[in-house]
Amino acid sequence: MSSYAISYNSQSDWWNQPVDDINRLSIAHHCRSDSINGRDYPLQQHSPEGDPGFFAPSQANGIFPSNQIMPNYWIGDLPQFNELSMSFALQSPQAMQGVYTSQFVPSASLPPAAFSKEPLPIDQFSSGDLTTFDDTAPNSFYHNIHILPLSDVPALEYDSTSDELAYSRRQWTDSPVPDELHTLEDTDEADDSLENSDPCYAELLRQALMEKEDDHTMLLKDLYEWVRTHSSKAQDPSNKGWQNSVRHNLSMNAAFERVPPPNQEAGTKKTSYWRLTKHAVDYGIRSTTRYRKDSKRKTQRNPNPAPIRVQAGAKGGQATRRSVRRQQLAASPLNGISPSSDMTRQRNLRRPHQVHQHPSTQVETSSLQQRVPQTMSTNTSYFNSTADMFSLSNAYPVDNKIDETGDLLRPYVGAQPYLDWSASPSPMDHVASEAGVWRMDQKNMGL
DNA sequence: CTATGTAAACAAC
DNA sequence: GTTGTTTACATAG
Repeated sequence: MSSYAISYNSQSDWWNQPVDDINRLSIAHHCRSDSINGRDYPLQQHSPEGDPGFFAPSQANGIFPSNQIMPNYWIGDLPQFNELSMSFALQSPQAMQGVYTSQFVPSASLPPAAFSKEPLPIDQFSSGDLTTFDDTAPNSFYHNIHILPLSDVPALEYDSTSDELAYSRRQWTDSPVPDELHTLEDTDEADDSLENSDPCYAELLRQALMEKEDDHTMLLKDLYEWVRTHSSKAQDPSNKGWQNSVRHNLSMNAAFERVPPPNQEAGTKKTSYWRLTKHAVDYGIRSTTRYRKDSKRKTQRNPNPAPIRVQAGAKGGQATRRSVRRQQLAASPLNGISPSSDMTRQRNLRRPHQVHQHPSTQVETSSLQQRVPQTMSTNTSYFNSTADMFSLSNAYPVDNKIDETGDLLRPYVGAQPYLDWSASPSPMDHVASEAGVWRMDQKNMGL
């Protein structure tokens, strides 16, 4: 029988992952075909000294266990991984049937920040990352993975004390197969089950305020609480700045206006209420960035910022990077579980986010409430009615936002949600269009 | 380039 | 202390 290696270059930065000797390297193979069974095509480690086209069983494990967790997704586990370069093979005892695409996703337990990639959306595969097989193709292929020593990975800046606690349960051995992968196929959630990120703060705040159907007004404290219970941003114990971010968005985004409290309760509440502007209620919000001054007038940026500002900004940026890495890890199907299994949150996390821009799309979030008469107890507004609120002597919005007259009516076009490969209605169509791009090396085919 | 998230200074309560 | 405003920077896309 002939076994052919099909080597294709992955984007190198995508594969370069740091590993140290305490880590386990998990290899996930995503594959779009119901006819592929992971047990039939176990991962094998390439023999380091072997023939480039031949796959020897791993010395450590023999054939890697391929735990099929759904028809087109399986995982190989390589404990105590300490090689710096390694190839992995998917090898079949018989010819593969059908056409499918595949993608390897390396992941590992620790350190969390440097590992773990989601499968790329299928339409974002480079031709080198996309492998297409049909029954005329060779029946095995391998990936080459180059592992960088930890010391060579500058991206590895994270607070090990907090992250280790936060992510300890994500170690491979502690991570059972995530439920969503079992049920991925026939649920409505399948499309975005790998999409795991929160809406941005501005959108979260809009949603919170939209729940107050009367006046769309809340106190900062309650906005905190809403975000805490509806977002993962506040769940991460190492993210201490989310309240700051909430305030930042309230302050910067013109969709939110500050309404001074009624002054009749002298000496009690001094803090303002936050209200979603009527325009934002009607037309949705726009990005907070839109309102940043230096994006509007570039000349306004200080050419010589105070060092203290520079330092703060740098720290902010680095924290953002850590945050993104956390998000990526949290979104990885391999991490299995998120620290909290709260289902409300899970549902929220699955929803691809997009800045809300028109009431026609708000039906989905508030259709339930809309059925409820407004006199019912779901009304927890701070004001009995909109009229009451506006009748307050000093309940005027405090305008600290950039004037954007005329601009407001222009619809905000946010980034289109990317086409997740799992959301591709017909992935094989895409395969067909890509199939011509990828070429097998005829020399290796042994025909 | 824009959008987002973060930090932090600083002012005002 | 909390609330609010602002400027700064890193990163993803």
